[in-house]
Amino acid sequence: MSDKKVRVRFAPSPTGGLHLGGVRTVLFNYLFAKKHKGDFVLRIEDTDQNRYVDGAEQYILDCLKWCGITPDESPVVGGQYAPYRQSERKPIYRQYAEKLVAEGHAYYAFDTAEDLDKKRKEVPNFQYGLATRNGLRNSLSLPLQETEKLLHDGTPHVIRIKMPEGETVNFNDMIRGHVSFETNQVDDKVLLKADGMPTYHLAVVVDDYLMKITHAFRGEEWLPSAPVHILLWEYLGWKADMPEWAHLPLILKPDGHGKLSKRDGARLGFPVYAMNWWDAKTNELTPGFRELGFLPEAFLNLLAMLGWNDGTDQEIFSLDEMIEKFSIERISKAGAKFDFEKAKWYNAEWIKRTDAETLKLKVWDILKANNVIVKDEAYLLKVIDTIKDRCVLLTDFYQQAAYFFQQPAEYDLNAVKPKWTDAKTDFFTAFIGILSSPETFDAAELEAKFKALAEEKGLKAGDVMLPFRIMLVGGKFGPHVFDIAKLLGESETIIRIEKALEAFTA
RNA sequence: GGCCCGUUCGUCUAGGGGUUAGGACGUUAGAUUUUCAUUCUAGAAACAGGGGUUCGAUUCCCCUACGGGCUACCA
Repeated sequence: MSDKKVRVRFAPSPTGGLHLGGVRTVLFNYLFAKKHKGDFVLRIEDTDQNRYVDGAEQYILDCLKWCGITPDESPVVGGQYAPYRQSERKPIYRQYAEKLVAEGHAYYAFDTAEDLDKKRKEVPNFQYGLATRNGLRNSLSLPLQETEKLLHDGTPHVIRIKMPEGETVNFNDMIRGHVSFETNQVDDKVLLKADGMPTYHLAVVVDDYLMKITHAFRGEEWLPSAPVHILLWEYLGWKADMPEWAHLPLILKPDGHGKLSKRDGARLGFPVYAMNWWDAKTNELTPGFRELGFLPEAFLNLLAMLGWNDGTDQEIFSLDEMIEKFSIERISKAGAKFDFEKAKWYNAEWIKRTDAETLKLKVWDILKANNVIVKDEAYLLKVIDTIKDRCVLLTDFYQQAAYFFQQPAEYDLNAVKPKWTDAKTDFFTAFIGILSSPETFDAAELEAKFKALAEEKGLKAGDVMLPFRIMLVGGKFGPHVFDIAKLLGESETIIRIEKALEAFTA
Protein backbone atom coordinates (compact mmCIF):
# COMPACT_ATOMS: atom_id res chain seq x y z
CA MET A 1 0.00 0.00 0.00
CA SER A 2 1.22 3.49 -0.75
CA ASP A 3 2.15 5.98 1.93
CA LYS A 4 -0.90 8.13 1.21
CA LYS A 5 -3.34 8.53 4.04
CA VAL A 6 -6.14 6.04 3.61
CA ARG A 7 -9.42 7.70 2.71
CA VAL A 8 -12.58 5.79 1.93
CA ARG A 9 -16.15 6.87 1.32
CA PHE A 10 -19.60 5.46 1.65
CA ALA A 11 -21.71 7.04 -1.05
CA PRO A 12 -25.37 6.09 -0.80
CA SER A 13 -28.12 7.69 -2.77
CA PRO A 14 -30.97 8.90 -0.61
CA THR A 15 -33.78 6.95 -2.18
CA GLY A 16 -35.18 5.11 0.82
CA GLY A 17 -34.16 3.02 3.79
CA LEU A 18 -30.71 1.53 4.14
CA HIS A 19 -30.50 -2.05 3.07
CA LEU A 20 -28.44 -4.80 4.73
CA GLY A 21 -25.95 -4.75 1.89
CA GLY A 22 -25.60 -1.00 2.21
CA VAL A 23 -24.79 -1.24 5.89
CA ARG A 24 -22.25 -3.96 5.21
CA THR A 25 -20.58 -1.73 2.64
CA VAL A 26 -20.44 1.04 5.25
CA LEU A 27 -18.99 -1.39 7.72
CA PHE A 28 -16.23 -2.69 5.46
CA ASN A 29 -15.34 0.86 4.45
CA TYR A 30 -15.21 1.90 8.07
CA LEU A 31 -13.24 -1.14 9.23
CA PHE A 32 -10.68 -0.63 6.52
CA ALA A 33 -10.34 3.09 7.22
CA LYS A 34 -9.96 2.65 10.95
CA LYS A 35 -7.66 -0.32 10.60
CA HIS A 36 -5.31 1.91 8.62
CA LYS A 37 -5.89 5.02 10.73
CA GLY A 38 -7.57 6.65 7.77
CA ASP A 39 -10.64 8.77 7.14
CA PHE A 40 -14.16 7.60 6.55
CA VAL A 41 -16.19 9.97 4.43
CA LEU A 42 -19.94 10.01 3.95
CA ARG A 43 -20.95 11.44 0.60
CA ILE A 44 -24.56 11.70 -0.49
CA GLU A 45 -25.09 10.79 -4.13
CA ASP A 46 -28.30 12.66 -4.82
CA THR A 47 -27.84 13.30 -8.51
CA ASP A 48 -31.13 11.76 -9.52
CA GLN A 49 -33.79 14.28 -8.65
CA ASN A 50 -36.57 11.92 -9.66
CA ARG A 51 -35.59 9.29 -7.16
CA TYR A 52 -34.72 11.63 -4.31
CA VAL A 53 -36.74 10.86 -1.22
CA ASP A 54 -37.21 13.28 1.62
CA GLY A 55 -35.90 12.01 4.92
CA ALA A 56 -33.67 9.38 3.39
CA GLU A 57 -30.48 11.28 4.12
CA GLN A 58 -31.47 11.78 7.74
CA TYR A 59 -32.26 8.09 7.91
CA ILE A 60 -28.75 7.23 6.72
CA LEU A 61 -27.26 9.54 9.32
CA ASP A 62 -29.40 8.04 12.05
CA CYS A 63 -28.49 4.60 10.92
CA LEU A 64 -24.77 5.24 11.12
CA LYS A 65 -25.29 6.71 14.54
CA TRP A 66 -27.21 3.68 15.74
CA CYS A 67 -24.40 1.48 14.48
CA GLY A 68 -21.80 3.53 16.28
CA ILE A 69 -20.06 4.47 13.07
CA THR A 70 -19.03 8.11 12.94
CA PRO A 71 -17.99 9.64 9.63
CA ASP A 72 -14.95 11.85 9.77
CA GLU A 73 -16.45 14.00 7.03
CA SER A 74 -20.08 14.27 6.00
CA PRO A 75 -22.76 16.74 4.91
CA VAL A 76 -23.45 17.53 8.55
CA VAL A 77 -19.98 17.67 10.08
CA GLY A 78 -18.42 19.08 6.93
CA GLY A 79 -14.74 18.65 6.13
CA GLN A 80 -12.11 20.16 3.91
CA TYR A 81 -13.60 18.66 0.75
CA ALA A 82 -17.12 19.99 1.29
CA PRO A 83 -19.78 20.03 0.08
CA TYR A 84 -20.56 16.34 0.51
CA ARG A 85 -23.86 16.31 -1.32
CA GLN A 86 -23.48 15.87 -5.05
CA SER A 87 -26.49 18.06 -5.75
CA GLU A 88 -24.55 20.89 -4.11
CA ARG A 89 -21.53 20.07 -6.24
CA LYS A 90 -23.44 20.33 -9.50
CA PRO A 91 -21.33 23.22 -10.94
CA ILE A 92 -18.15 21.20 -10.50
CA TYR A 93 -18.90 18.40 -12.93
CA ARG A 94 -19.66 20.13 -16.22
CA GLN A 95 -16.11 21.40 -16.77
CA TYR A 96 -14.73 17.88 -16.59
CA ALA A 97 -17.30 16.59 -19.03
CA GLU A 98 -16.50 19.46 -21.41
CA LYS A 99 -12.81 18.77 -21.06
CA LEU A 100 -13.43 15.18 -22.11
CA VAL A 101 -15.38 16.39 -25.14
CA ALA A 102 -12.63 18.84 -26.06
CA GLU A 103 -10.07 16.08 -25.91
CA GLY A 104 -12.13 13.67 -27.95
CA HIS A 105 -13.04 11.25 -25.18
CA ALA A 106 -16.67 12.27 -24.99
CA TYR A 107 -19.32 13.84 -27.18
CA TYR A 108 -22.63 15.64 -27.15
CA ALA A 109 -25.68 13.52 -27.87
CA PHE A 110 -29.03 15.04 -28.79
CA ASP A 111 -31.20 11.95 -28.95
CA THR A 112 -34.22 12.23 -26.71
CA ALA A 113 -35.14 9.60 -24.18
CA GLU A 114 -38.13 8.75 -26.37
CA ASP A 115 -35.92 8.26 -29.43
CA LEU A 116 -33.78 5.83 -27.52
CA ASP A 117 -36.71 3.98 -25.99
CA LYS A 118 -38.05 3.46 -29.47
CA LYS A 119 -34.68 2.29 -30.69
CA ARG A 120 -34.42 -0.23 -27.87
CA LYS A 121 -37.77 -1.64 -28.79
CA GLU A 122 -36.95 -1.88 -32.47
CA VAL A 123 -33.40 -3.11 -32.30
CA PRO A 124 -32.72 -6.18 -30.20
CA ASN A 125 -29.86 -5.66 -27.74
CA PHE A 126 -29.51 -2.04 -28.72
CA GLN A 127 -26.47 -0.33 -27.27
CA TYR A 128 -25.44 3.28 -27.71
CA GLY A 129 -21.85 2.75 -28.73
CA LEU A 130 -19.27 1.95 -31.30
CA ALA A 131 -21.60 0.17 -33.69
CA THR A 132 -24.51 2.57 -33.46
CA ARG A 133 -23.29 6.01 -32.51
CA ASN A 134 -22.80 7.09 -36.11
CA GLY A 135 -26.42 6.53 -36.91
CA LEU A 136 -27.63 8.60 -33.97
CA ARG A 137 -27.82 12.29 -33.32
CA ASN A 138 -24.59 13.39 -31.73
CA SER A 139 -21.54 15.56 -32.27
CA LEU A 140 -19.73 12.61 -33.78
CA SER A 141 -22.31 11.94 -36.49
CA LEU A 142 -23.64 15.45 -37.12
CA PRO A 143 -21.79 18.11 -39.10
CA LEU A 144 -19.91 20.55 -36.90
CA GLN A 145 -22.15 23.47 -37.82
CA GLU A 146 -25.26 21.59 -36.91
CA THR A 147 -23.84 20.55 -33.56
CA GLU A 148 -22.89 24.14 -32.89
CA LYS A 149 -26.31 25.38 -33.85
CA LEU A 150 -28.04 22.82 -31.66
CA LEU A 151 -25.81 23.75 -28.76
CA HIS A 152 -26.29 27.46 -29.41
CA ASP A 153 -30.07 27.02 -29.50
CA GLY A 154 -29.94 25.34 -26.14
CA THR A 155 -31.15 21.99 -27.43
CA PRO A 156 -31.32 19.52 -24.56
CA HIS A 157 -28.39 17.14 -24.76
CA VAL A 158 -26.26 14.81 -22.74
CA ILE A 159 -22.54 14.16 -22.81
CA ARG A 160 -21.51 10.57 -23.42
CA ILE A 161 -18.16 8.92 -23.03
CA LYS A 162 -16.69 7.74 -26.32
CA MET A 163 -15.56 4.21 -25.66
CA PRO A 164 -12.37 3.49 -27.57
CA GLU A 165 -12.28 0.81 -30.20
CA GLY A 166 -10.53 -2.47 -29.69
CA GLU A 167 -8.90 -1.86 -26.35
CA THR A 168 -8.75 -3.99 -23.26
CA VAL A 169 -9.20 -2.36 -19.89
CA ASN A 170 -7.29 -4.21 -17.21
CA PHE A 171 -7.34 -3.58 -13.54
CA ASN A 172 -6.72 -5.23 -10.25
CA ASP A 173 -9.55 -5.69 -7.81
CA MET A 174 -8.51 -6.13 -4.19
CA ILE A 175 -11.02 -8.92 -3.78
CA ARG A 176 -11.17 -10.49 -7.22
CA GLY A 177 -7.67 -10.01 -8.52
CA HIS A 178 -7.14 -9.28 -12.18
CA VAL A 179 -10.25 -8.31 -14.13
CA SER A 180 -10.45 -7.20 -17.74
CA PHE A 181 -13.03 -5.86 -20.18
CA GLU A 182 -13.08 -5.34 -23.94
CA THR A 183 -14.02 -1.74 -24.68
CA ASN A 184 -16.03 -2.83 -27.73
CA GLN A 185 -18.48 -4.52 -25.39
CA VAL A 186 -19.08 -1.47 -23.25
CA ASP A 187 -21.54 1.17 -24.36
CA ASP A 188 -21.14 4.93 -24.39
CA LYS A 189 -22.48 5.77 -20.97
CA VAL A 190 -24.06 9.11 -20.30
CA LEU A 191 -21.74 11.24 -18.18
CA LEU A 192 -23.70 14.45 -17.90
CA LYS A 193 -27.46 14.43 -18.07
CA ALA A 194 -29.66 16.92 -19.89
CA ASP A 195 -30.45 18.63 -16.60
CA GLY A 196 -26.77 19.33 -16.06
CA MET A 197 -26.42 16.76 -13.31
CA PRO A 198 -23.68 14.18 -13.64
CA THR A 199 -24.55 10.52 -13.70
CA TYR A 200 -22.98 8.26 -11.13
CA HIS A 201 -20.18 7.42 -13.55
CA LEU A 202 -18.85 10.96 -13.80
CA ALA A 203 -19.65 11.99 -10.26
CA VAL A 204 -17.97 9.04 -8.61
CA VAL A 205 -14.73 9.61 -10.51
CA VAL A 206 -14.63 13.37 -10.08
CA ASP A 207 -15.53 13.25 -6.41
CA ASP A 208 -13.26 10.38 -5.55
CA TYR A 209 -10.46 12.33 -7.18
CA LEU A 210 -11.32 15.65 -5.55
CA MET A 211 -11.85 14.02 -2.18
CA LYS A 212 -8.61 12.10 -2.45
CA ILE A 213 -10.21 8.69 -1.99
CA THR A 214 -7.58 5.96 -1.91
CA HIS A 215 -9.72 2.81 -1.72
CA ALA A 216 -13.14 2.40 -3.25
CA PHE A 217 -15.46 -0.26 -1.85
CA ARG A 218 -18.78 -0.92 -3.54
CA GLY A 219 -21.12 -3.77 -4.38
CA GLU A 220 -20.32 -6.25 -7.09
CA GLU A 221 -23.17 -4.85 -9.18
CA TRP A 222 -20.75 -2.06 -10.10
CA LEU A 223 -18.16 -4.33 -11.63
CA PRO A 224 -19.49 -4.06 -15.21
CA SER A 225 -19.19 -0.28 -15.16
CA ALA A 226 -15.69 -0.30 -13.72
CA PRO A 227 -14.05 0.01 -17.18
CA VAL A 228 -15.94 3.26 -17.75
CA HIS A 229 -14.63 4.63 -14.48
CA ILE A 230 -11.11 3.49 -15.11
CA LEU A 231 -11.07 5.06 -18.56
CA LEU A 232 -12.39 8.28 -17.03
CA TRP A 233 -9.56 8.33 -14.48
CA GLU A 234 -7.18 7.90 -17.36
CA TYR A 235 -8.77 10.47 -19.70
CA LEU A 236 -8.98 13.06 -16.98
CA GLY A 237 -5.28 12.61 -16.41
CA TRP A 238 -5.63 11.28 -12.88
CA LYS A 239 -4.59 7.69 -13.37
CA ALA A 240 -1.82 7.93 -10.79
CA ASP A 241 -4.35 8.88 -8.13
CA MET A 242 -6.95 6.25 -8.95
CA PRO A 243 -8.18 4.44 -5.87
CA GLU A 244 -7.79 0.73 -5.48
CA TRP A 245 -11.05 -1.02 -6.18
CA ALA A 246 -12.84 -3.58 -4.06
CA HIS A 247 -16.08 -5.01 -5.40
CA LEU A 248 -17.89 -6.65 -2.52
CA PRO A 249 -19.87 -9.87 -2.98
CA LEU A 250 -23.62 -9.44 -2.89
CA ILE A 251 -26.03 -10.46 -0.15
CA LEU A 252 -28.50 -12.87 -1.70
CA LYS A 253 -32.05 -14.01 -1.05
CA PRO A 254 -32.20 -16.93 1.41
CA ASP A 255 -34.35 -19.06 -0.83
CA GLY A 256 -34.56 -18.34 -4.49
CA HIS A 257 -32.42 -16.35 -6.75
CA GLY A 258 -30.99 -12.91 -6.90
CA LYS A 259 -29.86 -10.26 -4.54
CA LEU A 260 -31.78 -9.59 -1.42
CA SER A 261 -34.44 -6.94 -1.84
CA LYS A 262 -36.93 -5.09 0.29
CA ARG A 263 -39.68 -7.33 -1.04
CA ASP A 264 -37.96 -10.47 0.23
CA GLY A 265 -38.23 -9.20 3.76
CA ALA A 266 -41.97 -8.84 3.50
CA ARG A 267 -42.30 -12.15 1.73
CA LEU A 268 -40.12 -14.17 4.11
CA GLY A 269 -40.88 -12.32 7.31
CA PHE A 270 -37.64 -10.71 8.33
CA PRO A 271 -36.26 -7.19 8.09
CA VAL A 272 -34.02 -6.09 5.26
CA TYR A 273 -33.55 -2.50 6.40
CA ALA A 274 -31.41 -1.44 9.31
CA MET A 275 -34.18 0.57 10.92
CA ASN A 276 -37.87 1.10 10.29
CA TRP A 277 -38.46 3.06 7.14
CA TRP A 278 -41.69 4.84 6.54
CA ASP A 279 -42.47 5.80 2.99
CA ALA A 280 -44.59 8.95 3.04
CA LYS A 281 -45.71 8.45 -0.54
CA THR A 282 -47.09 4.95 -0.24
CA ASN A 283 -47.71 5.21 3.49
CA GLU A 284 -45.88 1.94 3.81
CA LEU A 285 -43.69 0.89 6.73
CA THR A 286 -40.70 -1.30 6.02
CA PRO A 287 -39.51 -2.92 9.24
CA GLY A 288 -35.96 -2.63 10.48
CA PHE A 289 -33.58 -4.68 12.57
CA ARG A 290 -33.38 -2.04 15.24
CA GLU A 291 -37.09 -1.94 15.98
CA LEU A 292 -37.36 -5.70 15.81
CA GLY A 293 -35.01 -5.85 18.76
CA PHE A 294 -31.51 -6.22 17.40
CA LEU A 295 -28.52 -4.82 19.21
CA PRO A 296 -26.36 -2.74 16.87
CA GLU A 297 -23.33 -4.76 17.93
CA ALA A 298 -25.07 -7.96 16.83
CA PHE A 299 -26.28 -6.40 13.61
CA LEU A 300 -22.80 -5.29 12.62
CA ASN A 301 -21.34 -8.60 13.72
CA LEU A 302 -23.70 -10.70 11.63
CA LEU A 303 -23.22 -8.43 8.64
CA ALA A 304 -19.46 -8.69 8.84
CA MET A 305 -19.62 -12.48 8.91
CA LEU A 306 -21.57 -12.44 5.66
CA GLY A 307 -18.49 -12.50 3.51
CA TRP A 308 -15.67 -12.04 5.97
CA ASN A 309 -13.97 -14.05 8.70
CA ASP A 310 -10.67 -13.77 10.51
CA GLY A 311 -9.51 -17.27 9.65
CA THR A 312 -10.24 -18.73 13.08
CA ASP A 313 -13.41 -20.25 14.52
CA GLN A 314 -14.31 -17.00 16.23
CA GLU A 315 -17.71 -15.69 15.25
CA ILE A 316 -18.47 -13.03 17.81
CA PHE A 317 -16.61 -9.80 17.26
CA SER A 318 -17.03 -6.34 18.69
CA LEU A 319 -16.56 -3.40 16.37
CA ASP A 320 -13.12 -2.71 17.86
CA GLU A 321 -12.12 -6.31 17.42
CA MET A 322 -13.25 -6.24 13.82
CA ILE A 323 -11.19 -3.13 13.18
CA GLU A 324 -8.19 -4.86 14.67
CA LYS A 325 -8.61 -8.06 12.68
CA PHE A 326 -10.06 -6.81 9.42
CA SER A 327 -8.28 -7.57 6.19
CA ILE A 328 -9.46 -7.44 2.62
CA GLU A 329 -7.70 -10.69 1.76
CA ARG A 330 -10.21 -12.49 3.96
CA ILE A 331 -13.30 -11.18 2.18
CA SER A 332 -14.89 -13.93 0.13
CA LYS A 333 -15.62 -13.61 -3.56
CA ALA A 334 -18.95 -15.36 -3.70
CA GLY A 335 -22.29 -13.88 -2.72
CA ALA A 336 -23.83 -14.95 0.59
CA LYS A 337 -27.41 -15.98 1.17
CA PHE A 338 -28.88 -14.23 4.14
CA ASP A 339 -30.01 -16.52 6.98
CA PHE A 340 -32.33 -14.92 9.49
CA GLU A 341 -32.01 -17.81 11.97
CA LYS A 342 -28.30 -17.25 12.24
CA ALA A 343 -28.90 -13.52 12.50
CA LYS A 344 -31.06 -14.13 15.56
CA TRP A 345 -28.40 -16.35 17.05
CA TYR A 346 -25.91 -13.50 16.86
CA ASN A 347 -28.33 -11.25 18.66
CA ALA A 348 -29.00 -13.80 21.42
CA GLU A 349 -25.26 -14.17 21.90
CA TRP A 350 -24.82 -10.43 22.15
CA ILE A 351 -27.64 -10.08 24.66
CA LYS A 352 -26.04 -12.78 26.78
CA ARG A 353 -22.68 -11.06 26.65
CA THR A 354 -23.96 -7.56 27.32
CA ASP A 355 -24.27 -6.58 30.97
CA ALA A 356 -27.53 -5.42 32.51
CA GLU A 357 -26.27 -1.89 32.99
CA THR A 358 -25.69 -1.53 29.24
CA LEU A 359 -28.99 -3.16 28.37
CA LYS A 360 -30.92 -1.10 30.92
CA LEU A 361 -32.05 1.83 28.79
CA LYS A 362 -33.09 -0.30 25.85
CA VAL A 363 -35.10 -2.66 28.04
CA TRP A 364 -36.61 0.30 29.83
CA ASP A 365 -37.81 1.69 26.50
CA ILE A 366 -39.31 -1.59 25.42
CA LEU A 367 -41.19 -1.97 28.70
CA LYS A 368 -42.37 1.60 28.53
CA ALA A 369 -43.60 1.11 24.99
CA ASN A 370 -45.73 -1.73 26.37
CA ASN A 371 -47.03 0.35 29.27
CA VAL A 372 -44.91 -1.40 31.85
CA ILE A 373 -43.73 1.20 34.33
CA VAL A 374 -40.34 0.71 35.92
CA LYS A 375 -39.73 2.70 39.07
CA ASP A 376 -36.75 0.99 40.65
CA GLU A 377 -33.59 0.90 38.58
CA ALA A 378 -31.71 -1.53 40.82
CA TYR A 379 -34.67 -3.89 40.61
CA LEU A 380 -34.70 -3.61 36.81
CA LEU A 381 -31.03 -4.52 36.71
CA LYS A 382 -31.68 -7.67 38.76
CA VAL A 383 -34.58 -8.60 36.52
CA ILE A 384 -32.46 -8.16 33.40
CA ASP A 385 -29.76 -10.36 34.84
CA THR A 386 -32.13 -13.17 35.61
CA ILE A 387 -33.82 -13.19 32.21
CA LYS A 388 -31.40 -12.02 29.56
CA ASP A 389 -30.14 -15.50 28.74
CA ARG A 390 -33.61 -16.40 27.55
CA CYS A 391 -34.06 -13.44 25.23
CA VAL A 392 -33.22 -13.66 21.55
CA LEU A 393 -34.53 -10.23 20.62
CA LEU A 394 -34.66 -7.16 22.83
CA THR A 395 -38.40 -7.18 22.37
CA ASP A 396 -38.48 -10.55 24.17
CA PHE A 397 -37.72 -8.61 27.34
CA TYR A 398 -41.32 -7.52 27.39
CA GLN A 399 -42.79 -10.98 27.83
CA GLN A 400 -39.92 -12.13 30.02
CA ALA A 401 -39.90 -9.09 32.28
CA ALA A 402 -43.43 -7.71 32.43
CA TYR A 403 -44.65 -9.93 35.27
CA PHE A 404 -41.87 -8.62 37.50
CA PHE A 405 -43.51 -5.24 37.38
CA GLN A 406 -47.20 -6.04 37.21
CA GLN A 407 -49.50 -8.84 38.26
CA PRO A 408 -50.47 -11.29 35.58
CA ALA A 409 -53.48 -9.98 33.69
CA GLU A 410 -54.68 -13.50 33.15
CA TYR A 411 -53.72 -17.03 34.07
CA ASP A 412 -53.17 -20.16 32.05
CA LEU A 413 -56.12 -21.74 33.82
CA ASN A 414 -56.19 -24.83 31.65
CA ALA A 415 -52.88 -25.83 33.16
CA VAL A 416 -54.12 -25.73 36.74
CA LYS A 417 -57.88 -25.64 37.14
CA PRO A 418 -58.77 -29.15 35.97
CA LYS A 419 -56.41 -30.66 38.51
CA TRP A 420 -57.13 -28.29 41.35
CA THR A 421 -57.95 -29.76 44.76
CA ASP A 422 -58.79 -28.44 48.19
CA ALA A 423 -55.50 -29.87 49.37
CA LYS A 424 -53.71 -27.47 47.05
CA THR A 425 -55.66 -24.53 48.40
CA ASP A 426 -54.72 -25.70 51.85
CA PHE A 427 -51.06 -25.98 50.82
CA PHE A 428 -50.85 -22.45 49.45
CA THR A 429 -52.64 -21.02 52.45
CA ALA A 430 -50.03 -22.65 54.65
CA PHE A 431 -47.24 -21.47 52.33
CA ILE A 432 -48.46 -17.90 52.76
CA GLY A 433 -47.84 -18.50 56.46
CA ILE A 434 -44.21 -19.35 55.77
CA LEU A 435 -43.80 -16.28 53.59
CA SER A 436 -45.33 -14.14 56.29
CA SER A 437 -42.93 -15.29 58.95
CA PRO A 438 -40.52 -12.68 60.26
CA GLU A 439 -37.66 -14.89 59.19
CA THR A 440 -36.59 -14.52 55.52
CA PHE A 441 -35.13 -17.20 53.31
CA ASP A 442 -33.10 -17.11 50.15
CA ALA A 443 -34.37 -18.79 46.98
CA ALA A 444 -32.86 -22.20 47.81
CA GLU A 445 -34.19 -22.16 51.37
CA LEU A 446 -37.57 -21.10 50.17
CA GLU A 447 -37.59 -24.00 47.73
CA ALA A 448 -36.67 -26.41 50.54
CA LYS A 449 -39.47 -25.07 52.74
CA PHE A 450 -41.89 -25.30 49.82
CA LYS A 451 -41.03 -28.91 49.17
CA ALA A 452 -41.10 -29.89 52.81
CA LEU A 453 -44.51 -28.33 53.17
CA ALA A 454 -45.76 -30.18 50.11
CA GLU A 455 -44.67 -33.46 51.59
CA GLU A 456 -46.24 -32.60 54.92
CA LYS A 457 -49.53 -31.92 53.14
CA GLY A 458 -49.29 -35.22 51.26
CA LEU A 459 -48.64 -33.56 47.91
CA LYS A 460 -45.92 -34.03 45.35
CA ALA A 461 -43.83 -30.89 44.89
CA GLY A 462 -44.45 -31.14 41.19
CA ASP A 463 -48.17 -30.82 41.73
CA VAL A 464 -47.83 -27.39 43.25
CA MET A 465 -44.74 -26.12 41.48
CA LEU A 466 -46.49 -25.31 38.20
CA PRO A 467 -49.49 -23.71 39.89
CA PHE A 468 -47.08 -21.56 41.90
CA ARG A 469 -45.40 -20.41 38.70
CA ILE A 470 -48.71 -19.58 37.09
CA MET A 471 -49.74 -17.61 40.16
CA LEU A 472 -46.65 -15.42 39.85
CA VAL A 473 -46.14 -15.30 36.11
CA GLY A 474 -49.48 -16.13 34.55
CA GLY A 475 -48.10 -18.76 32.20
CA LYS A 476 -45.65 -21.57 31.69
CA PHE A 477 -42.50 -19.56 31.15
CA GLY A 478 -39.81 -17.61 32.95
CA PRO A 479 -36.80 -18.43 35.09
CA HIS A 480 -36.75 -20.54 38.25
CA VAL A 481 -39.90 -19.88 40.15
CA PHE A 482 -38.20 -19.33 43.51
CA ASP A 483 -35.89 -16.77 41.95
CA ILE A 484 -38.98 -14.99 40.72
CA ALA A 485 -40.58 -15.14 44.14
CA LYS A 486 -37.47 -13.74 45.79
CA LEU A 487 -37.23 -10.93 43.29
CA LEU A 488 -40.90 -10.08 43.71
CA GLY A 489 -40.53 -10.13 47.47
CA GLU A 490 -42.56 -11.91 50.13
CA SER A 491 -45.47 -9.51 50.31
CA GLU A 492 -45.99 -9.28 46.55
CA THR A 493 -45.74 -13.07 46.34
CA ILE A 494 -48.41 -13.41 48.98
CA ILE A 495 -50.66 -10.95 47.17
CA ARG A 496 -50.30 -12.89 43.93
CA ILE A 497 -50.97 -16.24 45.58
CA GLU A 498 -54.14 -14.90 47.21
CA LYS A 499 -55.36 -13.32 44.01
CA ALA A 500 -54.64 -16.42 41.97
CA LEU A 501 -56.28 -18.69 44.53
CA GLU A 502 -59.53 -16.85 43.91
CA ALA A 503 -59.20 -17.33 40.17
CA PHE A 504 -58.25 -20.99 40.48
CA THR A 505 -61.09 -21.89 42.80
CA ALA A 506 -63.79 -19.76 41.20
C1' G B 1 -28.74 -12.75 -26.23
C1' G B 2 -23.88 -10.24 -24.99
C1' C B 3 -20.26 -9.11 -21.28
C1' C B 4 -18.36 -9.81 -16.36
C1' C B 5 -18.05 -12.34 -11.59
C1' G B 6 -18.63 -16.69 -8.85
C1' U B 7 -19.22 -22.39 -7.22
C1' U B 8 -16.79 -26.84 0.04
C1' C B 9 -22.62 -29.78 4.50
C1' G B 10 -29.73 -26.94 3.75
C1' U B 11 -27.14 -21.89 5.21
C1' C B 12 -22.53 -18.82 6.69
C1' U B 13 -17.72 -20.56 6.18
C1' A B 14 -12.29 -22.88 7.45
C1' G B 15 -8.85 -25.57 4.80
C1' G B 16 -5.65 -26.70 0.87
C1' G B 17 -1.65 -31.24 -3.95
C1' G B 18 -1.47 -36.80 0.36
C1' U B 19 -6.72 -34.38 6.13
C1' U B 20 -11.16 -39.20 9.73
C1' A B 21 -12.40 -32.19 4.86
C1' G B 22 -12.81 -28.42 10.64
C1' G B 23 -16.29 -24.75 13.01
C1' A B 24 -21.04 -22.20 13.43
C1' C B 25 -26.54 -21.68 12.47
C1' G B 26 -30.39 -24.90 11.62
C1' U B 27 -31.78 -30.06 12.24
C1' U B 28 -32.04 -35.13 14.91
C1' A B 29 -31.30 -37.89 19.56
C1' G B 30 -30.11 -37.72 24.67
C1' A B 31 -28.84 -35.26 29.59
C1' U B 32 -29.92 -31.12 32.87
C1' U B 33 -33.77 -27.61 34.09
C1' U B 34 -40.76 -30.69 38.22
C1' U B 35 -42.34 -24.37 33.07
C1' C B 36 -40.04 -22.55 28.89
C1' A B 37 -35.45 -21.01 27.29
C1' U B 38 -30.34 -21.50 28.33
C1' U B 39 -26.45 -25.11 28.90
C1' C B 40 -24.09 -29.88 27.89
C1' U B 41 -23.24 -34.55 24.99
C1' A B 42 -23.78 -37.22 20.61
C1' G B 43 -25.51 -37.83 15.32
C1' A B 44 -26.84 -36.90 10.20
C1' A B 45 -25.06 -33.52 6.58
C1' A B 46 -20.46 -30.83 1.60
C1' C B 47 -15.52 -30.34 -2.12
C1' A B 48 -21.11 -29.20 -9.25
C1' G B 49 -19.51 -32.50 -13.64
C1' G B 50 -15.80 -33.83 -17.35
C1' G B 51 -10.98 -33.53 -19.09
C1' G B 52 -5.91 -32.53 -18.19
C1' U B 53 -1.01 -31.61 -14.99
C1' U B 54 0.84 -35.00 -11.17
C1' C B 55 3.05 -40.83 -8.05
C1' G B 56 -1.34 -38.42 -6.03
C1' A B 57 -6.23 -33.75 -6.96
C1' U B 58 -11.38 -31.14 -3.30
C1' U B 59 -6.96 -27.92 -3.82
C1' C B 60 -3.42 -25.97 -10.08
C1' C B 61 -5.13 -25.42 -15.59
C1' C B 62 -9.06 -25.94 -19.39
C1' C B 63 -14.06 -26.94 -20.78
C1' U B 64 -19.13 -27.69 -19.46
C1' A B 65 -23.07 -26.99 -16.18
C1' C B 66 -25.22 -24.13 -12.68
C1' G B 67 -25.76 -19.53 -9.84
C1' G B 68 -25.35 -14.27 -9.72
C1' G B 69 -24.54 -9.23 -11.60
C1' C B 70 -24.78 -5.66 -15.51
C1' U B 71 -26.76 -4.46 -20.14
C1' A B 72 -31.32 3.56 -18.14
C1' C B 73 -30.32 10.87 -19.19
C1' C B 74 -31.01 4.86 -11.55
C1' A B 75 -27.58 4.39 -8.26
